[in-house]
Amino acid sequence: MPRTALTRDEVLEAATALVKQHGPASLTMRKLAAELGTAVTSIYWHVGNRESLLDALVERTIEEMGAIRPSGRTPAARIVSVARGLRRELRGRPHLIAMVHERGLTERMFLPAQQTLVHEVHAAGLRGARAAEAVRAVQFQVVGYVLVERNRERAPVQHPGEEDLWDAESAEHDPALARPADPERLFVNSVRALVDGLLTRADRAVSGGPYPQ
Amino acid sequence: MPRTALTRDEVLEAATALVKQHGPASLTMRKLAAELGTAVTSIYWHVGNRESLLDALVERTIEEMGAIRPSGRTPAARIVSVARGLRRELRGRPHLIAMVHERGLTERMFLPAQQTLVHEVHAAGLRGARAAEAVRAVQFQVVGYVLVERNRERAPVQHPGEEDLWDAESAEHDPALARPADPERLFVNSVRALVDGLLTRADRAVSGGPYPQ
DNA sequence: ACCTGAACACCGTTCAAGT
DNA sequence: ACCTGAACACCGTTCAAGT
Repeated sequence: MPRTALTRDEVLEAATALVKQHGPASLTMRKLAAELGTAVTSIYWHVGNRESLLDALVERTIEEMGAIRPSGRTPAARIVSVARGLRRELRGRPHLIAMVHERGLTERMFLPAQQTLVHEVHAAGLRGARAAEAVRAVQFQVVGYVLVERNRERAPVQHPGEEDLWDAESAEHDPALARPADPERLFVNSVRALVDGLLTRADRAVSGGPYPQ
Repeated sequence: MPRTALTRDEVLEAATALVKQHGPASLTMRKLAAELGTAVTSIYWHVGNRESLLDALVERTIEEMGAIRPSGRTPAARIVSVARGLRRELRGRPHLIAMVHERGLTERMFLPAQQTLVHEVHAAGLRGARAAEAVRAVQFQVVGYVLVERNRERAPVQHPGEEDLWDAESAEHDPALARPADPERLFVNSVRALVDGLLTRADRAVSGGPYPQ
């Protein structure tokens, strides 16, 4: 006695719900089938296998995010605002981050900010390879930051020996080095520093920079 | 007929070998037992369970890395050299990156560069919260970069629609935006930009910076 | 203290068979 | 075209039992 015909969309919907509850590891084909009231094997007919199911979920979530809109007046400020926007969107979908990592689809997370970054980087006066590199730099920065951030949130116990290490440097120890380090603040300051560096670097570009080695 | 007594170290050694071959997903308690010529359950006596086994492997690998030594003359150049060194060490241990992510121990990868970064950031004239933030910024930058880099290497097929997106921005399209983007070059330039930004930011610090919002 | 086999409760996937 | 149950080849972990 089959229920109303099972659709691919229905499968994706139920899978999304499972992943949102306890992460992608808890998404098993058998639990999904139970949730849908079908045989496990029906799912295979609609979505192939577990891997392509996860891929489809990633694609869905990325599309659902839409493009990120800049705000602010200076080019630097606008680029920073896009970085903040992307981080906010990604952090609002923690399951996405986990799925993406399980499937090796990291660069999908670049997409929502890509067009805007290209535009803003051009507006800031960068062109060609330098513009492309600036866009990539910001994308890596934001996505990398979110990956690290999420991963350490998952295991909140450790944050190991931080104060020990500061203390080991006893000669130059500094009480203000204490710790917690507001991650929002750290993020914004890092992005600002990066963007400043990328844009001012543009000025003195051709002559090859002050770094040896 | 038990073989020569099984030791915890022997277990860790064999586990490391398995992980190095095909990544942490291929490390199963049963394969490990087969490799060691013991019953699966013996392993549990020595290392607890699979999770604590992975934790032990992470710890081992981090210790094996040792501290990262700076080179270069200016403070900025020395910080950049530490970032490059940390990336090189981490990339030399791809299995570590995967294990760390599976176990949520990201911040362990900060450690090999921590003391050196504290020292160099102080040498660059930063103090207190500003110094701590600079260290964190570089650690997040390097580890985040490596996570993204490794993850996209795992699934080399896609790198999706990059040129499409550049083209969509047709008005400001730029042939040099083409693509491959040497990851080594991107990394070094990003870190330089970040470090420049962090250090020059120090000068104009107190007055609150040019960014609204 | 250390090791064992049997058993439990899971997995993803395939396949021949149904309608 | 869509769905099914049975079966295969795996998992991690527990536990009572051995030495």
